[in-house]
Amino acid sequence: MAPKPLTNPRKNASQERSRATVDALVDATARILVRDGFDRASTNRIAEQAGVSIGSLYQYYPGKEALVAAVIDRHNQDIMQVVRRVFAEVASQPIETAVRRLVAVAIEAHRIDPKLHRVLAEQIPRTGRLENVEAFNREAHALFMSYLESHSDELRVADLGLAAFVCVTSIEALAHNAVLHSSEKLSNKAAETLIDEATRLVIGYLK
Amino acid sequence: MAPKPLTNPRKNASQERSRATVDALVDATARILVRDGFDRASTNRIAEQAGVSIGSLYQYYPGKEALVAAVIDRHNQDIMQVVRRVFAEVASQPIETAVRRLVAVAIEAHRIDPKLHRVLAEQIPRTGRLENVEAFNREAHALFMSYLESHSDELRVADLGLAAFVCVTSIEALAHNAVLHSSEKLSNKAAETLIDEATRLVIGYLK
DNA sequence: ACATAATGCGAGCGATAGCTCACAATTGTC
DNA sequence: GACAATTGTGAGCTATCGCTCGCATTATGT
Repeated sequence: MAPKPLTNPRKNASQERSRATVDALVDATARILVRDGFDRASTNRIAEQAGVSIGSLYQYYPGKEALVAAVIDRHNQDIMQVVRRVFAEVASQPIETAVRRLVAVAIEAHRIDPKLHRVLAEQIPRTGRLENVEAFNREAHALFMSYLESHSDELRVADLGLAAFVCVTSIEALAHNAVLHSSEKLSNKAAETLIDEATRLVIGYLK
Repeated sequence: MAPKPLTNPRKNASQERSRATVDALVDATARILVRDGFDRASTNRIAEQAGVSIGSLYQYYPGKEALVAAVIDRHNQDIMQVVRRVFAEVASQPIETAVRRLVAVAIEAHRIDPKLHRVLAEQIPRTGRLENVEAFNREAHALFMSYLESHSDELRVADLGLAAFVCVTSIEALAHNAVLHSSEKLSNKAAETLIDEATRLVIGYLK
């Protein structure tokens, strides 16, 4: 088994100037990931692209993995913000409308910076700081489960945790495959019918 | 975008001796992937592990990507063999029993050489010879759809292709996540209930 | 203003990667 | 047994990688 690559920032930038440096590094990492792919993203190249010396890079990040982890975190937070908001909106709605809205947002979420999303999904070895992605999944799972709990009277499922797993996994996979396989450009009409189908799938399962 | 890494073998081994060399290389690649991970699998290391000189390696494969592609092909063929057999078994059965059997085999399939499966799923950049994996998905998709076609009277679905996409995607994702997340060791009882749930999900959707 | 801390720099080190090429050994053919 | 084709060898080239370290520059506190 491969030993852990360190993924935590080394020091927390305190002054204005250094925060700009850190941002530039993360931005550059994202740009290079999209433009050149994961393999070609070396620390030297990232520093150059960021207009920052390689020495400075290593002041803040112990290596490439850490930079990539930072990019992933930022992307996941962008997504989770949307997702959390929708869960709040939907909390008191009946499952038909709620599920439909959640499916829609799952597709939306996969369309935030799709090029970056694709690289992260396809090229990043899920190793080391995989934990971030897992945290992401756990939160989605938890949010869905707490929705189910507060609507348990409307549905006939024994194990809510299991049900949440089944629903979240299916919805995520459908959105993921649809967006990534359908030549990057899921027509709105196709997206609409996909939402119909996924909603029917999940609703049929829940009640 | 990253330029294509070549993934086709360079020449086809014709004599007995050379076929043994090629096999040793693919075996060694699989062993190293499992033991050391994708990053540490260099052509030099693979050749050494195979007991073959680096020169010979480059006679048959243009690089690491090609060797990994060969490993993936072999693994996918192992899986598809099982899957095809089950589709044949199930062809004339009603959807209740058929779906249940198919879900079960999806989980089984994910348990063929699970260590290798995990590495392939988590660490291999889906780049270049992604086509192989897609061919795999397309076949599963086609098999499922042709089953649906010959049982279309039993179910109420308009677009069979879409239905196949929804079912295959969901089943695959559920099996995948269950096997990879549940600490490598999905208890038989847990597997049983997962099969129940997935079956209910799909059946509910199809009719 | 000066001292001290924080931040930024980049030449360059050692390691390892991918890969070639001139050559040796083995196998097939007659 | 002779000759060609096939197959196998591995030293070693170049390129790039990750990363350090001594020093320069800029900010902060008093």
